Amino acid sequence: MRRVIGEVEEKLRSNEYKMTPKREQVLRVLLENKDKHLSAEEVYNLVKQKAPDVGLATVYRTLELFTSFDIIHSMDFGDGRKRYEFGSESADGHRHHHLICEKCGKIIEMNEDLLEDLEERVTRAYDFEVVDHELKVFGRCRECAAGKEKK
Amino acid sequence: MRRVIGEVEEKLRSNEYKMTPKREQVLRVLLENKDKHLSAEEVYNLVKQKAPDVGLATVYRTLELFTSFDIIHSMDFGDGRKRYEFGSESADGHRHHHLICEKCGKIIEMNEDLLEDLEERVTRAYDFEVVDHELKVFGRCRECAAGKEKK
DNA sequence: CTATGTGCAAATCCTTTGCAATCCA
DNA sequence: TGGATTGCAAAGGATTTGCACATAG
Repeated sequence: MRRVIGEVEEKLRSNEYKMTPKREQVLRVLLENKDKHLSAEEVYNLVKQKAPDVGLATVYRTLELFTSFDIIHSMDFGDGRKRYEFGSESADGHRHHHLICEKCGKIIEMNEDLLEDLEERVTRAYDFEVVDHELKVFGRCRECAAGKEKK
Repeated sequence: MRRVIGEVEEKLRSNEYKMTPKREQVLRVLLENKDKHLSAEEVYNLVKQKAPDVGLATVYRTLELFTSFDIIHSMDFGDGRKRYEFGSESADGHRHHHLICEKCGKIIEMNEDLLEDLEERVTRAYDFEVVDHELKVFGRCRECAAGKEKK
């Protein structure tokens, strides 16, 4: 954790940005919720617990800053707000996609290489230079599928 | 076209909704732009050419209505607005996914069965009841890839 | 005639921006 | 000190909603 923070600080510093206390709090929240997919407002509320004087705008600006440095990335599950997660999306060949339960809203990470050769096939078939891809699978999680008769 | 309109009218009528002139114009625009992925505002502007007195709210309400009857469906390419397309998303086993050019914004339909056995694999691996899935591939289209050196 | 549909403007929701105050190298 | 950072409030953009009027059946 401390190490990651140091690395981020380094990354920012080398581009003339500072690792301020507020920014560090935002980063910590994201680190402590790696699996969560927090919205800006959720991050804001969590950061406020540690730094009550933070402003929502600062959180937005920080998320934008981190995103531009590929420290975090945003995603969209179609609920009208962006959600953020620590880590770069496309680096280190390790993509993860999502299973979205349409009933309870739960989001399950899917770290799969199911799409192994997909990019290559697309490139060939459509003459399209693939940079990244995103897969969302909608349906029902185990719990909701089990209890579905009592809708 | 006429036939499709009749079918939609039927579908609405059987649920106590009317096929009004405004609604028909919205439907026509979607039908005439099957391949386009129009935003609500774009639909609005097109409808206005035929029915200048239409209101943006009516277009939104109509799109919502059609979507709820699975006559059209909406999608999101991450540009902050919903886009609409005639036809149901998951019916008739014929899904199409999208290639999104990050440079010029062009969207290319990809009607592929690249994901053939994906749902089955997900079901088994995650005990998740798959209803639908959506794939977006980001990158550069032929034209933009060709001209990329002159950024 | 009566419920449904519609336009307009106001309201919402999420996010961004302007600006003056604050902070830190 | 001076540019970077921040909080607050206002602005923005997309979408929704309240309400009085128009309209279809």
